[in-house]
Amino acid sequence: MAQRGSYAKGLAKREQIISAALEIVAERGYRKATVREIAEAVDLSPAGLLHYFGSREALCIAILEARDLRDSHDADEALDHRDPQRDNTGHGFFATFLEVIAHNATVPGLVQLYVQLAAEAAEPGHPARAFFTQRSRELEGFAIREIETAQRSGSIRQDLDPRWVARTLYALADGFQTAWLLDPSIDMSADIKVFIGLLAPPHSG
Amino acid sequence: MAQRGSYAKGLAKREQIISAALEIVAERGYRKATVREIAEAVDLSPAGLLHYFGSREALCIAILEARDLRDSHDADEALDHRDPQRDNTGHGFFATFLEVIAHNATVPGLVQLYVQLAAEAAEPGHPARAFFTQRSRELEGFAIREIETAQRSGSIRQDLDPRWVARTLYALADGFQTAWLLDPSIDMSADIKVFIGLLAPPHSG
DNA sequence: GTCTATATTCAGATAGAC
DNA sequence: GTCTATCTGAATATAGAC
Repeated sequence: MAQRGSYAKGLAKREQIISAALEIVAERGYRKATVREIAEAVDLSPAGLLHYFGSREALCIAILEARDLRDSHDADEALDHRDPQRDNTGHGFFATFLEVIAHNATVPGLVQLYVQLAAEAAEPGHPARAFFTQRSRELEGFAIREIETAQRSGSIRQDLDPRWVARTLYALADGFQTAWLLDPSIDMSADIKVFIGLLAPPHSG
Repeated sequence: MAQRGSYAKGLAKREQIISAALEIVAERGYRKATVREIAEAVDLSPAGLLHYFGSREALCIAILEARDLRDSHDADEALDHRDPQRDNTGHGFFATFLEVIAHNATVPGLVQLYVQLAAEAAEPGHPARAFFTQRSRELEGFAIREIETAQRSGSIRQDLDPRWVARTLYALADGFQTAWLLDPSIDMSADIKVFIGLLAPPHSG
């Protein structure tokens, strides 16, 4: 790899820009983080920065993609050592999900970027719309399989539609992230954990 | 009332602007609805429009306030004829809540405005932040009292923290509204109804 | 009290030089 | 690969006409 210096350098520069952009978004907020300011932080002109990403929105999407990549890597590691009999009790998919939420509470800048870009992406024709649409489809597809497994093992009520559980879980996570930005005293992870508790069969415990 | 013609005229103009703005947001999206375009729709210059509202954001907040006023008026009417014994079954607070959600699904422009402004308001120092903070406090305060009533009458599990139920209900509504904008095939009202069903005592059916 | 015209400021994006 | 220069278009401020 790194066949040509310029290629490796380009990738490294992208990483550097993503990291600097995230820092500035965290400090100054999503809207106030201008291309100009991010460019200055990496010793580039605005046009120089846009050479790597094409647009401000594309840069923001790249930040979220990098985050998702890390999260899914972490999740894979955690799920590799799970005990399928004990989901909804501290291991497995739901525990990993709660860990991601708890981790989010330590990176407000990233949450703000996510919430705001997701809201903007609702606009028809928005460049980030495809990203969010596909992202939900993938996340929910994965979740549905995990929920079905949990239902077979008896840790989740079998009368619930796994697709409903998946949809609701992610809607709840998104809604709590917005609420948490307005009031950081909310414990998103604890609140979602209570919801997951409601999914257990009534007579199990 | 309407002591002076100019005062009544000013209020009427405000209503007209709010209505036109909502229409343009619905047609063109929240971002693309510029002050210029809204002003043209009501035969005003941009500065003329801003004379009434001060800023684009203040106009947007006024739109949401008008909506909340209508919704709370409708809710009051509905709740005046309720049967407290039968909440969580088709009357009372939860039914009214579901009706508001179902109505939202008929006004995508308003939902988009709400979701996007709420996301922007998360930014510290944003002019709409106070509006959303106070709005949640009021809505949740009202919901908590209704939930406590429902718990006393046995239609909601008594082991649930009413504050958690209120927080979660509104977070879920917000999250589903974002998801619905991306995929309008989602039935927000039906999905939230399933959640409300989970709040009922396990042995009451 | 209501509104227009103008000017300023600042954002993201683009063209083409180096 | 990066810059300078420039374009477009947004919001807002000011001065003042009606």
